[in-house]
Amino acid sequence: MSRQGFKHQLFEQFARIGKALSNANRLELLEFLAQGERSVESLAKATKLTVANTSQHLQQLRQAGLVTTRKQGLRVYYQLAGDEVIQLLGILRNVAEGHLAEVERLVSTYLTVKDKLEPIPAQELLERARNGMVTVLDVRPEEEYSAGHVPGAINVPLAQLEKQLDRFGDGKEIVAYCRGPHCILAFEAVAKLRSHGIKARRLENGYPEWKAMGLPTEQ
Amino acid sequence: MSRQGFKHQLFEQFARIGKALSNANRLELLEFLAQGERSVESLAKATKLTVANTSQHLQQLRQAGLVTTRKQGLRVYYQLAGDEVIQLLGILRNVAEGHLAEVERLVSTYLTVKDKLEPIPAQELLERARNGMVTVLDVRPEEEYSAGHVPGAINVPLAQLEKQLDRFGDGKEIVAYCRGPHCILAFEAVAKLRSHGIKARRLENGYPEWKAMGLPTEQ
DNA sequence: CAACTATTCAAGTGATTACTTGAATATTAA
DNA sequence: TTAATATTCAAGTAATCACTTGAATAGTTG
Repeated sequence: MSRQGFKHQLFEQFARIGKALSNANRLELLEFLAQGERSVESLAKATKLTVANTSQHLQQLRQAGLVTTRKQGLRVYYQLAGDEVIQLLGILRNVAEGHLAEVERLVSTYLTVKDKLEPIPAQELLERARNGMVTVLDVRPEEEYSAGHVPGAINVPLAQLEKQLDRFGDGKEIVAYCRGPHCILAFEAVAKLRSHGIKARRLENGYPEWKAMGLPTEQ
Repeated sequence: MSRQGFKHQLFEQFARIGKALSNANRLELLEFLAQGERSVESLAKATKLTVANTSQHLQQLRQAGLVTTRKQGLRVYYQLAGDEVIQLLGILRNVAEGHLAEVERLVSTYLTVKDKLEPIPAQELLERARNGMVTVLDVRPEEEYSAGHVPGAINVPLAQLEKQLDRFGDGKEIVAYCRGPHCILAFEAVAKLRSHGIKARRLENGYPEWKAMGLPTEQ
């Protein structure tokens, strides 16, 4: 085959990955998978898609090499094919933030308090947590927490935060995190804690980024 | 709007970028643009697409925030929106290489000598070039060379290499580069030089990656 | 001004996509 | 074995996509 042929075929392969990333539902599935492996049914529930539709999207992701599967009993568990996929999603986000005006508008509309919540970088949190200076709070659903979390983090899903406020009365600063830099759960948790006079900030990114940076995790 | 609404709208925006990356012709356009800014007509010629078709693809890339335009006289010049876009393309390549069997097959079919051509990392080339230990050879078309190249590199497009072999008789090692890690021009140049007994290697990546790494360039 | 050129726009065609619905497959439990 | 369950497959529909063709637009040049 010709030189042109090789180049074009190569681009055609790269485009398969682009295609996989070209649908909002598939991106949402990838975000859930970035938290840890999950079954089709559980993903369907999380994304509110039908099971058949979810299955089809997942198969496309698999064909694009972004996820792998493992069958156990009746269930098929999907997981990301590697940490490069998290990097890929991160830079996709990054480019979108930098060059799509609509993203800026959305973020500033929904996350107005973004700057005020003083995000703390991952490295800094790691040191402070080691010194026992902060309480790390994971506000994702329990399912995602138990698939892996920041060492020592306690899990209080956002919905239960109000009821369990008494767990944070010791004056230590709280650092909350969730699924990623745009995940609102952490924003809302920090806002809620502060409204009760508890000192709180949020982690700059989420759990997948933490893991992809090679920082220690716990299960 | 609801929490769900925000998340979904955000993913819809990210998906716009995925859509832009979902077509082989658009990816090829991006690769050309990674060499430097170019007019619609010149891109149409390079990709062998019709002008109207090229224009439409470029507009899609612009709407996805990946390229920007500048009008000068009759011509509209397109260029990448930023270095993050090169990063994005790089990691797309990376994921494809790591997880798509078809890419591996293509690369090993066409670039069989890949390992034997001993790629040299960018940092190492920079040092050796500064010490005058190597001759840097840019085998891209003159148009791309003149939009920016590695400092001190000489430009001999592949087609003219045979005729100009006498320029490389001084015993210095040659390091050839072109558009990117999979660009065959540099592979073929190294193979040709070696077949004439000239010591030659290739740069690990291409010019866009060099530039994106923040290494010095020249115009 | 008119003639020329690069780019964009608009309309049409066949192919592909996302989603739904209902059936098929494979595994486990009774 | 049968019944139950998670997932996948297959077929159909409306929407979107890539590309072509020919016309419209906006600059430049004589």
